Amino acid sequence: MRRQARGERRISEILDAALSLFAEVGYAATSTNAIAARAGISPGSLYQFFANREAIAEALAVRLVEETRVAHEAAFAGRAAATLPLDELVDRLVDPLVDVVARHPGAKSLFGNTDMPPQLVERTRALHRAVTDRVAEAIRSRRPAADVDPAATVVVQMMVGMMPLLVAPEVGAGERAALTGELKRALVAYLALDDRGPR
Amino acid sequence: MRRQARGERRISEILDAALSLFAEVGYAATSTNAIAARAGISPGSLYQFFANREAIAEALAVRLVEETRVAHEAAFAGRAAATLPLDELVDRLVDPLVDVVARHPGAKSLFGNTDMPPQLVERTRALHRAVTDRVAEAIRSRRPAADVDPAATVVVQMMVGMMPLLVAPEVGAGERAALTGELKRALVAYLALDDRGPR
Amino acid sequence: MRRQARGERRISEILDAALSLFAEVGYAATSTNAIAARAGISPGSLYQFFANREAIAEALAVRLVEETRVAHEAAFAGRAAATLPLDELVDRLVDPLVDVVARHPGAKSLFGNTDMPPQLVERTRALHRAVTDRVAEAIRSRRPAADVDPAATVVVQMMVGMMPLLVAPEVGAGERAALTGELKRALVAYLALDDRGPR
Amino acid sequence: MRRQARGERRISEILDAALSLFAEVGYAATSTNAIAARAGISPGSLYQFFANREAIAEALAVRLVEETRVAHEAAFAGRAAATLPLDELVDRLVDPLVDVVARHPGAKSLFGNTDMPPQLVERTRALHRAVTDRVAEAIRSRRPAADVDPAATVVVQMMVGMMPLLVAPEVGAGERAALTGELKRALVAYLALDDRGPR
DNA sequence: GATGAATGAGTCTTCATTCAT
DNA sequence: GATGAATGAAGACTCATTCAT
Repeated sequence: MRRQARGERRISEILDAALSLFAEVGYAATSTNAIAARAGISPGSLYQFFANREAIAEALAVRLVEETRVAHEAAFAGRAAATLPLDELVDRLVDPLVDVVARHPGAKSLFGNTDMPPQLVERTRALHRAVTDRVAEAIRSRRPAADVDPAATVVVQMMVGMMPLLVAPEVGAGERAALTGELKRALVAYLALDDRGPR
Repeated sequence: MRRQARGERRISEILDAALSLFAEVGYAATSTNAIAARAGISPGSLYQFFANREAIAEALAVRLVEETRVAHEAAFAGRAAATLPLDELVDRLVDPLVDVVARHPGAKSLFGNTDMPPQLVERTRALHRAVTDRVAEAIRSRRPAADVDPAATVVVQMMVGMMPLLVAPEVGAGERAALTGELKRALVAYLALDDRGPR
Repeated sequence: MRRQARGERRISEILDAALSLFAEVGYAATSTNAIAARAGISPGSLYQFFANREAIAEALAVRLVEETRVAHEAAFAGRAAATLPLDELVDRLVDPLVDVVARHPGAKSLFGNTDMPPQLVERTRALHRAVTDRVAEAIRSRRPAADVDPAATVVVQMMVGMMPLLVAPEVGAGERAALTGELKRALVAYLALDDRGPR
Repeated sequence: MRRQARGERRISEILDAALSLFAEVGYAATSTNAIAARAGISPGSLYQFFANREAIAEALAVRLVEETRVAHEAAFAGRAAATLPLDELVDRLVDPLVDVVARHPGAKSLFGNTDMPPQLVERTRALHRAVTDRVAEAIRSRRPAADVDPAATVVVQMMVGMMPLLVAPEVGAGERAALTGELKRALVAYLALDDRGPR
């Protein structure tokens, strides 16, 4: 109990340390020793919780999936996607994601990074898939079944493609809002092509 | 002359080697020794042509910019963007880019990589900028001036966002075509919002 | 405690290894890997204790300064320099220095080396300065104030100039003693020029 | 003839290049490629004239010996050392040497450098020996035979010990003159011990 | 569980030297 | 003779991972 609680906290501290380092110097330049140092533990202790460097990135991806899921759930608050006007639907898909990534700029190393060792790419793909599934679910009832998966894929890649711009350190809140608005316009325009409307 | 020709060839071989390694293991995991080995030269020779590892990535980015520029020019073949129907315009913007990246999957490390050392990020940004400028030029005459830059930015990020999927090794030609078609539909829908049409 | 003790010992082993290699092949030809090997540790371990190659030379210089200081202190054993006949004063200045350098022939790379990277030259200059200060202090009360610093400088350079000969591997104890005696004669003759004598 | 003359010039240019680099960065940090570049030739051509890096240093040492010999000869101008008052004798020994080294600060890497690979140390020792012989010759007739060699050795090491200070880049002409004067006082005091005077 | 010293393969880069042209 | 590309062995240093304490 006490044991487990302490372990959870340690794990969380390690992940926080890793995420902040990813934000500052990127995944490639983040060493395990640096993570341990920032987490306030010794390099040896790190390996009590994670088998290797990749396991940390994996766990972080899982945590981000979960955080995004929770944010999306809160955004819809029980309201069925099928009942929303298209622009509201897009708001509720985009805003939570932008929030999460803005809150954790280090997520750029996990979410949009196309330059990782193959195994890790595979793992971070789970992150994409989780978001894609959520989008697919949201649009399923309002368009022909055959269109759902490709559309969800395109929607997610549009959002992902914009992320680096949205979380770039030199981008202020104003510019972020403007770019987010433009992204939403694009998504609404695209989804409207086959949308059967609410209900 | 002979000398220069040999140098040019060597440089090209080195860049090819680097690009193929980027495709296989990514930028971060590509060592200079591995590049030299694949180029069939000694580690020392590499440094006769490039000051350091980053210089190789930079040169590669320049080469890709140029190749993309040529491809775009060929696609328009003198025909003014302003005179084309929107869907044809989008074809001529998207196809050359997809072709180039499909031909050089290693470009993902230069084009979409969000996880590089700061200096390199700056350099690869030039690649984005070159493509963005081309898009902006193509759409300038058909929409309100104030919209051109943000629209070009969003268009490029939509294309960039789709690239990793389009060049992923497990994606076949058929699926690539389908996804490319869907991307084009999204772009046409988005650009149509403010499009004043051809002429 | 145990930890610290081990660390101290390691540092000492590394410095010993470096010093013996300096003696054999000189500073320039001494590689960090060779130091580590001779110290019986891995290259990586070296860097747990020293930030880089120069830091080792620096620490060695500090150690030599300290060893020389202690030797000088023992030589005077509380007896004020001002109360000694000139030849005894010179004995007590020269002998400890010759002993230290004879004990550590590698010191030639730190003490007399005129061919180091600029930063290191700066650091080893501290070694000279420490000895010069000691000499200046010893002769201060027995000659005009304005003469003290230049005289100390010349005395030290005379000693330093003789060092390489005194520690050359092919020089036996007999020849060393003879040369040391001759050096002392020269120092006494020089210092006598302005010496006001003991008391 | 023409051939040989050109070769001589090339060799001289190479030696000049090496010497100036020794002055700027020291022997250890001077690469053969840098020497070639500064001499305005290709690395390959360097090896037409010198078998390896050390051969350059050797040739330079020979050149310095010769230059010093000529300078000393000019200083004495046929006047026998035996006929000079001691202070004048010292002037004529010290000044040419200081002049040569001041003219070629790179000589510090050859003359006073105690930190070279063993073979080279052996070679530069020839430089010391040449100067020592000259000093021995100069003082031979004015002191007991048994004293000549050790005295010459001590005199040379005193001069050598002062050299680095005299040619240090931060030492101005005024300070150089003062230190040179002090060195001469020391030498006169030392040599006076057994001097039988002129004639 | 925690520590941090230790490891050692691997990274980028340099440079004396060679050799095809 | 000259060139300069090519070599490849080394060198300084890093870092994921292990292990004795």
